Amino acid sequence: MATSEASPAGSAESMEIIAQYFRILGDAQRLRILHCLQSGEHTVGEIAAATQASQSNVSKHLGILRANGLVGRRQDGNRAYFGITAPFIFELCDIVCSGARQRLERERALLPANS
Amino acid sequence: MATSEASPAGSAESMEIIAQYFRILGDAQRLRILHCLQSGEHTVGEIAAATQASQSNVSKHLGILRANGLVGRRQDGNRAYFGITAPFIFELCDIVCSGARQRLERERALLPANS
DNA sequence: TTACTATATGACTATCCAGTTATATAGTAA
DNA sequence: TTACTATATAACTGGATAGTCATATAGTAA
Repeated sequence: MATSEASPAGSAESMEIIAQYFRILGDAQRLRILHCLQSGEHTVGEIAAATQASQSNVSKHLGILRANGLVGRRQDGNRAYFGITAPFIFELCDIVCSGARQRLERERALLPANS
Repeated sequence: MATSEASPAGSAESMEIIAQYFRILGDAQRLRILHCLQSGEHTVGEIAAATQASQSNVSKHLGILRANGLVGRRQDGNRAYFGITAPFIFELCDIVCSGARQRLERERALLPANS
């Protein structure tokens, strides 16, 4: 019988699952949307204005984020309010951010003396 | 004059930089390679065997990982040894992993009673 | 030198996906 | 009802990229 447990750590399937999450986060516009939602729930229109994107663009990205469990949707009258459901994404961003900073510093240290 | 500092937290440019890191990690084969390197340095051939991929496939992915500062290369005679230079990627994977697990549990709890 | 092994890379193809436009759906208000 | 607003979505297009194959490069060994 197949295991009813999660895939083993290094398996091809589990890697694909993890990669899928990273792929979702690998788009600047989606990151902008998530960043916007960090301050709390917002409507599609608000997000579109904040990220300077079209309504249909934002709606599409929100659909992807929601399908992958990163945001949630609440309808109120005419509008749809979206909010973060997976706060761990901000941990990810923080780690990447400091990782990128470290790399820049390391590379700067290797460069000829400009400053 | 332009700022000589890093981009502001929510700026379009900084989002693109972060997204780029996630995009690099958003490929299962690259994750497999990184997972393989978690146990220490390995040659291209060793990685190819471990991940069941072609030599040229692995070499190409290693080039991408190296160009983005995630792995380093050391040549020894005929072979090239690659190793992790950005251990924070494993933190990222761990966080994503537990996030994914939580989501599965949450969804399982919402499903009709099968077990 | 030649032969062999290990790695890198150019060219090509197929696939995926972000963005746009136009349209559909649905709630509100007159 | 009609008109308006907010959101979702189908269809299309262009660009990015993963995989493969063939070839180039380079180190080793005879």
